[in-house]
Amino acid sequence: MDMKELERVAALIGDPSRVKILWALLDGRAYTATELSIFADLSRPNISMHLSKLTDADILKVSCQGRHRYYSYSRMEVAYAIEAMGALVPAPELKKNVTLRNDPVSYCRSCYDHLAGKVGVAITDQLIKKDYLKSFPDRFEITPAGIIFFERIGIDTRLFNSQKRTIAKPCLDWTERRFHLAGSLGSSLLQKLLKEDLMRRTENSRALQITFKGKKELFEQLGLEFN
Amino acid sequence: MDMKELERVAALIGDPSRVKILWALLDGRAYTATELSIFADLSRPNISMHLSKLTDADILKVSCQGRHRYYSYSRMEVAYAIEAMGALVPAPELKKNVTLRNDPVSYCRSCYDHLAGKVGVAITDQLIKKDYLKSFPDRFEITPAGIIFFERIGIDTRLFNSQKRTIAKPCLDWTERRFHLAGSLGSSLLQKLLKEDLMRRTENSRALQITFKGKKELFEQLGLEFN
DNA sequence: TTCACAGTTCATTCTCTGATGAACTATGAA
DNA sequence: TTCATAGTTCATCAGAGAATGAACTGTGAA
Repeated sequence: MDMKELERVAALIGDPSRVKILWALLDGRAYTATELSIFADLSRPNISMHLSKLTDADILKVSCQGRHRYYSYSRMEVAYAIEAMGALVPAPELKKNVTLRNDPVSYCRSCYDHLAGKVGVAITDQLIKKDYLKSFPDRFEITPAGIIFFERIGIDTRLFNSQKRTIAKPCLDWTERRFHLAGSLGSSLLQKLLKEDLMRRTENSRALQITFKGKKELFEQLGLEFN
Repeated sequence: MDMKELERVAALIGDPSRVKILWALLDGRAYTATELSIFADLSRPNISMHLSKLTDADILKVSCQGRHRYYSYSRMEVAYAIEAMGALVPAPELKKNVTLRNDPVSYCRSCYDHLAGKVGVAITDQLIKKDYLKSFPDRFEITPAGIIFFERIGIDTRLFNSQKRTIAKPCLDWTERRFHLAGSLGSSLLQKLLKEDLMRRTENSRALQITFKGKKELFEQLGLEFN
């Protein structure tokens, strides 16, 4: 390990303003500089400075569209590192019977490009229980029954069978300490859920809202019940 | 997520000197302030200041033994976060046919309290292949055959059957992008390997040296061959 | 063309905090 | 008791780099 490089990276993600930016981007979406400046409550020149430092270090990438510049993580590893850092934050004092039970973010949320939280874990569990996925220590594999199942809900697994990248890999979930579905299958699944309006993104948050249609569908397809 | 707290944590682990300390501790051992000051090339008052900040934030813990104060991670999550941060460091330029093949650290190393690197992954794979472990998305389970096997090599699995904590859980390995054995079983296994002199720790590094006896034993018990 | 807006660049200021040396406490050995 | 070593505390200093405002570039819309 090049210590100098590690120190550089540490200093980059260790700045209070930059960590705000990086946290905001954890939902995997791309945001413009102005959006981020509002979220992080920083002046535009200031955010611009931080963003350029992060892109120079290949932590963020930019995609220009007209006069807008959309910033997002340059690679999956960034999401892991930020999530892992979040796991270090001491659990908030459980003050006076304030119930945090269905906290929407830990309940159902997106992590980078896939589904996380309690619901993400539950869906993955059900996929295994129904023998649509087979779990290995380093990956998930789609079973023949799984291929048919995903076909039925409109995800063509052949599309990424040809691709070299991992189809389905476990991804540590820091709120649940369990595994949920990442990789191209996890990503397709989230896209599908959003497109079919089974789930909806919320403004400026990684929380996902499960629609009525979504609850019905998840019960019928996977036997998942919601209270 | 309490943003203020996240910023505090980020600033703490984001400092160049502190990240040196945290990286040194990644092998899971406890070091004294003076050892760390030598490793990180910092004055004693300076290291003391950093160490107290890290302990105050419950990132490190101290155990006092006489006039020595041994510092180590206060919890597993710290190891994850530091490893994840390390994964963000850009791969070194592959300059002139310098072969990095058997880089000892990525080859065989300890991660916090268990075995990581190529060898850690290989051992885990063999344990599964030999049906001593069964892999689940969120954990490993010891099979009846496994109980006998671990018994034979001197690890009494009943000892931690009673404990509440996870016996064997997968742990992302950032150099291999695969899973290796963590949890109390992983920890016992590493301890055993060290105690039986099948592997040896190296000074100030997370690299582990496999002894001749170790190669022999790993081949006989698990069919692992070393070139 | 002209304006509005997104975003950046630059020079400057300012603040935070890491580093330092001296003095101090505590433990163990002679 | 005395000395050596481990480690901390304190007051002070210095410097990195974050924040700021003004000026600039570039795109899109009217």
